[in-house]
Amino acid sequence: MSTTGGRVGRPRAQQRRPDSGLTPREELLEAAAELFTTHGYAATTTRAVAERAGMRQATMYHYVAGKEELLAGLLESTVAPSLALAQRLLADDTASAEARLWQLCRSDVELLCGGPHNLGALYLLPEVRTEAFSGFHQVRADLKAAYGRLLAATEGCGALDTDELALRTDLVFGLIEGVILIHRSDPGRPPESFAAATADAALRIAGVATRPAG
Amino acid sequence: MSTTGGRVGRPRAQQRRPDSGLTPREELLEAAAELFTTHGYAATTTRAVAERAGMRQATMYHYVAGKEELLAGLLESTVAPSLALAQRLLADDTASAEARLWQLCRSDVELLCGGPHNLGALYLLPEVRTEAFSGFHQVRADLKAAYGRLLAATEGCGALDTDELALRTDLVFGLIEGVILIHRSDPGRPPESFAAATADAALRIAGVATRPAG
DNA sequence: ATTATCTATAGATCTATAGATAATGC
DNA sequence: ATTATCTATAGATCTATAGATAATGC
Repeated sequence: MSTTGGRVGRPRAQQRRPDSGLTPREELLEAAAELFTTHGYAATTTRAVAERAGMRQATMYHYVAGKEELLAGLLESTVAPSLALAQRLLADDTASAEARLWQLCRSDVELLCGGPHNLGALYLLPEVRTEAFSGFHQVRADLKAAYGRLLAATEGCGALDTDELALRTDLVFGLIEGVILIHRSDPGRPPESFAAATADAALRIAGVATRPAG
Repeated sequence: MSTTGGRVGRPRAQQRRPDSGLTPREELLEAAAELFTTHGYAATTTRAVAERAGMRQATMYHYVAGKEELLAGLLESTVAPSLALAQRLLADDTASAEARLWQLCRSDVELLCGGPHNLGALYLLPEVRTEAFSGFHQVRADLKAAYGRLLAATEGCGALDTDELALRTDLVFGLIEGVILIHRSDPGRPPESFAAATADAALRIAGVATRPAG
């Protein structure tokens, strides 16, 4: 049992700020989130990330293989909770499809708009199309499929053919992700009410006029 | 009067392909559009742009001051026609506000989805927030204001207060731009019908249920 | 003489590795 | 001995400029 609590290894040159209980890897992810969203991925250097996390550039390689690994981690962390919720909602049909779709939209927007960084903007980086991020793409495709299945179960969409349904899914999904990005340009509105309003709009697109009981 | 039609100056090392009647500057913009949208702005080198336009890297500086000027040119070229249309629609009130809003949405989506490159994706580049692109921001803000004024003139939105109206404007604007980006991931749908469907959805968000007569 | 282009390169990066160093652990 | 960090740097860029070159124009 360690009594001193002192850390092994050479001390850092720059004293680390007491970033709550984050591991160095998490501090790197946090730093990357901030820098990637504000300055862009390609424009962010490994030195900038490391320095902001309180270590020297070379030290970063002790924890991650490079920038790509940081981006992959951030992407998956934002989309995984949404998919988990979507699958819970698909399994539990005590509420109406409309109500569940509304809840998914609201939660999705709040998750992304509520966080300190605009991680949704990372979805659109050209680099993300690369093979290296296929894990993220898989999860996002699953999430979109869940939107599609909830939409299909909706009363307003019962009669739609496959193409029409795919189109509506794209429109709803596009609204959610698009609006996250718009939100960045004026973040004055509180995320909760903004998320609810966006979910309302999504249901209007889906063809359901009124907000279902939560 | 020149009889030979030969071009002044040292010939290019790499024979230029007969890119219709584009000036070298336009060839550079075209090359930049392709590369910025597919590989990203920061990741695109001046060499890549110049070479794709059929000239050596250094020659590019004869026509533009650098990458930034190319990006500024591309941004303004995509947003300017939309604003022009918006202002025509605001001035001419022979059609209903609903019909005019629908037309603006449709035209905006078609303009961006119909082109060979996904220029809408450039709007979200972090670099664009810089002072250097204030011209673009001004035009885009004007365009959004035009959306807002058309929305306000709509029957469904007559009673809304300022905040509510701003929120709806954001939602409609967010749909248009968001959907353009979603469209990139599966560009199978023909732009015309996609643009019309998006305009329909925008009006549903605005609170108008049916597509107005064009 | 003017022009459009070229080749060459200085200066400024940026990434990833090699090897040294300063702690704790036993 | 092990670990986490550091400093230093090789190698690979990338941008923007300097100066040469090969056309046409007069």
